[in-house]
Amino acid sequence: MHTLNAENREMLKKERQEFILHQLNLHNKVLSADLSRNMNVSDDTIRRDLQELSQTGRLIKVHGGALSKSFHKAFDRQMVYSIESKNIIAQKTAQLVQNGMYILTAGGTSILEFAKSLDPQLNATFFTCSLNAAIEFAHHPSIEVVMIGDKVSKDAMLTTGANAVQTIESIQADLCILGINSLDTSFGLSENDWDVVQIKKAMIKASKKTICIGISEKLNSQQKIKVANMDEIDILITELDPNHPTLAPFKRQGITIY
Amino acid sequence: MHTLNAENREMLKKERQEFILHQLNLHNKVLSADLSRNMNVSDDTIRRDLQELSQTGRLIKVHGGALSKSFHKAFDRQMVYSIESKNIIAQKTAQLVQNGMYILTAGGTSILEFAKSLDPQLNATFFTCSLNAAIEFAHHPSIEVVMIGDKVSKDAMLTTGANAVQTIESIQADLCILGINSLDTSFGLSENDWDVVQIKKAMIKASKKTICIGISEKLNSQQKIKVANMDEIDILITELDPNHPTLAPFKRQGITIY
DNA sequence: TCAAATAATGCGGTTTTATGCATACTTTAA
DNA sequence: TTAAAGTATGCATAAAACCGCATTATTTGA
Repeated sequence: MHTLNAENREMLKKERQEFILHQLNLHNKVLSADLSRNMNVSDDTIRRDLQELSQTGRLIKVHGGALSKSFHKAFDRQMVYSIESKNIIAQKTAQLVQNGMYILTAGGTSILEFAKSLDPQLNATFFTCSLNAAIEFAHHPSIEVVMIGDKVSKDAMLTTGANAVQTIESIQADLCILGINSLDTSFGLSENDWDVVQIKKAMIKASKKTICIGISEKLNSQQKIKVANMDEIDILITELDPNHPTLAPFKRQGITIY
Repeated sequence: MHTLNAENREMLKKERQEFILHQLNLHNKVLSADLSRNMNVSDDTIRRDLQELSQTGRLIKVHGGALSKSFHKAFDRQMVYSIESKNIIAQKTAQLVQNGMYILTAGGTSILEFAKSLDPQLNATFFTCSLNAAIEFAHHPSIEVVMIGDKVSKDAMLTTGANAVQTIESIQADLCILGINSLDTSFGLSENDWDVVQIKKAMIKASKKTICIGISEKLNSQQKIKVANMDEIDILITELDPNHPTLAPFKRQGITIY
């Protein structure tokens, strides 16, 4: 089949500028050099983009790059720290996604961060029960998003129920990416909400590989209902270095750490 | 020689434009050069197509091609000015909802505003295809929300497809609340996106009563695809006083005005 | 039905835009 | 202070957009 996207490495000007703003939303700052390398255009082009965006007041241009307008807002250090961690996790996770994959995901802030970090060129299909994740994925230029429908569980902002489970069962996915609520070497992955557990169990079953992502403080804790035993989990991603001692017990159980 | 469908037969203008929108929905961007090569027409033709589509607000034309509307949406702050009107509409609409009702809704800013205006004591069940509406409804303390699942249409942020239609068909709702894109006394309710039309048609069919809500400037305009004839619509709500002359023709067709 | 009216399309030539490069200048930090 | 990195400016070029006009479909209406 003829795809219109053959080797379409170049971006349209506006696209580039949107991308820059998106990066700014994400990281609060961008470096011209990074951008030009990333998007395969000359420094001049990026500089002109930044200039235009700055003229229309969408960002603050500084020597070497640009800052987000909202950067000057007060922020507490705790928050920033946690965001930084989630960003690391997101980056690592994004690297595991390949073109053409079918991926099941639940919700959670880590997943949202992951959605933002996906390569703009990626082609993949995401199935999700999370309203927020669906929206985030839908912002991506090229991936396809399928929302799994059912009753909306208000505190998780997730669709749950028999219908959703049934839909998931009809999918054969390559990956299942789950945010960690609690993960423990003996009890495995656990969760407090019965309905959400059913969804996650179904997702794991419907996928060839299961990836758990989350900040390390969620490790070595348990919640009331088990989602999966450790042997059902293939990959664990945290903000820590793969060789960090905290992760050793998990590695010993045969889980791949990134 | 056997070539692919898009190339060997001449496409009609409309076909071409639908194809362009489809590509846009898929990839969020198109390049004029790709399009003209792919459909075997001159650059000028494509340029004129894009121009038309851009004039009817279905895409954003940029140098070198076009971008999907959803790309730019976040920065569209012209929506701010009509907030007051939308609020009036929301208030009026909220009064029609009663305890115990089952309600189908699509998306759109009017619907979102409506969701915020619901009585906090209300008990009702909302079914929706709109990701944003689902989130808004889910913030309400007591109502129940069911997300109708399917592929996410990126510019509408709506789930569309056979699955969604089928799900809707299995519902017997009391009300169907639709945002107006275009409403015209002769052509009825119309819309630009084929997939979205299918959803709305199904919603109307599955409900006892259909309510159309939207600001008055959407009245007396037509779009390409018909969603419903006037006789399928029961109630019309705009920001105007029910006795405003603009609304007289609609009243004459037996529609209740609020 | 068929000719007139209208719409759609393609083409040549012109104008505009986007971009990269060369150069000279400015900021930054060791 | 000085070298490295970033910036501004002008210029060249290729691609895209535009414009008017000729040609070809399509629609309309007696």
